[in-house]
Amino acid sequence: MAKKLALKDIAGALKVSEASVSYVLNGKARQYGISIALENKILRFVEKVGYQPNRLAASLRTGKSKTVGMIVEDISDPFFSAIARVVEEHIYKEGYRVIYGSSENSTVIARDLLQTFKNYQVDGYILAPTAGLEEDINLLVNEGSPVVVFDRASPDLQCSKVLVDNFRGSEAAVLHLIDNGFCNIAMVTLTNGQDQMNERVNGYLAALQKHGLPPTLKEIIYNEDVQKTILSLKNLLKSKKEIDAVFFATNYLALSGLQALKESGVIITRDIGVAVFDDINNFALFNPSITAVAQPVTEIGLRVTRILLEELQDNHMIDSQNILLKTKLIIRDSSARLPE
Amino acid sequence: MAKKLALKDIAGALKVSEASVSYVLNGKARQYGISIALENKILRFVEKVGYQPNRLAASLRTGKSKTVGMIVEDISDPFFSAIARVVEEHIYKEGYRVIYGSSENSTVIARDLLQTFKNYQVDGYILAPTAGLEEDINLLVNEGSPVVVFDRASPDLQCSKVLVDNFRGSEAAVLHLIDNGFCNIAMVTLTNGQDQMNERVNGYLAALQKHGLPPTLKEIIYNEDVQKTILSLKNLLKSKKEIDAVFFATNYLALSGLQALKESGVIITRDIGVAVFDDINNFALFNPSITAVAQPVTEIGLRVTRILLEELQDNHMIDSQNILLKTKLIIRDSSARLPE
DNA sequence: CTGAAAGCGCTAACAC
DNA sequence: GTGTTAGCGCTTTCAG
Repeated sequence: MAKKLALKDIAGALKVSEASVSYVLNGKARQYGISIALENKILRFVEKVGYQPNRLAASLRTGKSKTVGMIVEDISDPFFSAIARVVEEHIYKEGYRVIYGSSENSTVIARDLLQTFKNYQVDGYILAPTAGLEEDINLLVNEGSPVVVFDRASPDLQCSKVLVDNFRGSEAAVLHLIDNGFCNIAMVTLTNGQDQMNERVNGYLAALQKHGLPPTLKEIIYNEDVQKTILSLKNLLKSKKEIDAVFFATNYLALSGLQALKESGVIITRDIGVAVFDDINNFALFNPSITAVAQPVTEIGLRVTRILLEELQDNHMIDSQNILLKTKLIIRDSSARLPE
Repeated sequence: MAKKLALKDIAGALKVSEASVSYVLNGKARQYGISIALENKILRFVEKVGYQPNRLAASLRTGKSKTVGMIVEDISDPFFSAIARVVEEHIYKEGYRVIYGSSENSTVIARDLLQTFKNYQVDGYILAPTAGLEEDINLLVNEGSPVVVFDRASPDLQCSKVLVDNFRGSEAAVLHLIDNGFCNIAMVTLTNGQDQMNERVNGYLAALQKHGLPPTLKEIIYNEDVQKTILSLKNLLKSKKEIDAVFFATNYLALSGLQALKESGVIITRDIGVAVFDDINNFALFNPSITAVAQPVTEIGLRVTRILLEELQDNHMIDSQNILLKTKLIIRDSSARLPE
């Protein structure tokens, strides 16, 4: 078990001061007027013995941990893991690491994660906030911490936001269903009032209203047992025979919904039309393939990262930024209406 | 920007020593004989002012960071993100946090991540190792760091392992295809020699051999462009018309493969049988639904976490553990053979 | 039972 | 140009 080298050791071995070594290692040799000769000597030695500075000590000293905390709803959701991947990849290059946590849409958990991140002295935050976290987030912002939220955001939030146009994405999908001749379009969404969900519902309602069609909203509890969800959707189908299309507010609701359709013997295209908010890789491979509102996942990840890095670097307060990205309706077979 | 409280501050305010506060906060009041009265007083005050210790300083002092480093192949792969989720959830309760990184199957990246984790003084490692990382890992182990690998492992690795029986899982799937009457079964796998992939290939070969059937192996480069993969699979289908079933070594290869089948106008069930190693949620919803070898994702996550926690707690060396979990063949429609 | 004090390893102000 | 040194905030030994 090789004893770990410290700055002191290498300074001792080289008969120079710790400061010089530190300067060189931090690229401040010039600034502090270290001779090129000494710099090279130090660099070479450090390289040779494979010395790696202890980040913890550096962090304690500087107050910068080179770490960012990221809260997603659920890292195993393809939408969030895809974004996490992009963020990780790009922020890593700038020397930052990511600590992440899944909130499961619970404000308690999210708050706990935030506290944890704080204890770990993260330099910045990337958050898919839960409802009720506004105060905590604004507190962070007011303390001067860089914060970027994505996916959802209350207007009260005083930080940078990277969002997609949920309203228009949703509206476009529903209008498309209407165009295709569906006129009893139900929407399956979540009970809890996440802002992005509300927008999606609003888009749905707006589209219906334009054509004077009646809404049918079915709300599912977040994290409800999948079997129960399926059952409750089957009941919906049974009790409201007039429904001729369904619009799902999230990818996982759609997965339960498709299962419910299958178990109910309802055939997509023949009996019912389907569209989903949030495209996942495989929807193209379903049969029929599923029409979906695609969110620009890579773009979201990139924007979030870029903004956070800016805020991390410039300590002279930048105005918080508001990015609203467009969604894209990917029309596939599930929203087609068979000629009767 | 409220100045952050330090131990010193609360000790000062209470006119007690820093040590007493530290003892109480670490639940060592009894051990150091702090009076219950003082303990309560301290606890109450800390609660009231909302003091939160600086973990960095504690880590620097104790050498324990209460953090574990986790390397997956790709956090956006459903297999890895599902495991990450389980690990996160369970290790969090024990007070540990996770820093993660995606290796993209690159030893260089993985090595870099390992180094980073070390600099951050993580207390333990959860790794899906890349080929060529054996030495680095053994070094860690020999230094006394708790390490658990999963998904894949070279026999040289001197640490705990949580694996699935890739050989038998693969063999069972192929035997099932053979049972159903397929006799020209191709396997699509990766070029690079990850141990778990080799096992999957071996299982495939063993099954064929039992029945004297000829193998057709198609290797795809890891991280190959999806379109190229699809193209190359389409070519395979065109050039080897005799193929009547395909077994895919991973979920993402299957996704490309299904696309290739679709684009080639080859209809699953009618023209070809399909099975996949690694089940993903949606395979049940594909049409036809896809037969797959399911890995016990939750179980893997739980075992990994449990073993790591054991190693983290008992510093008296436990023998490294070797867990081999069973896979489960989920028979769905894609492997059925239509009566001619 | 409680308090003073010595560091953990690094950075950066300041002295030479 | 280079070295000395005072902490960052916490834990833990040891003296009282």
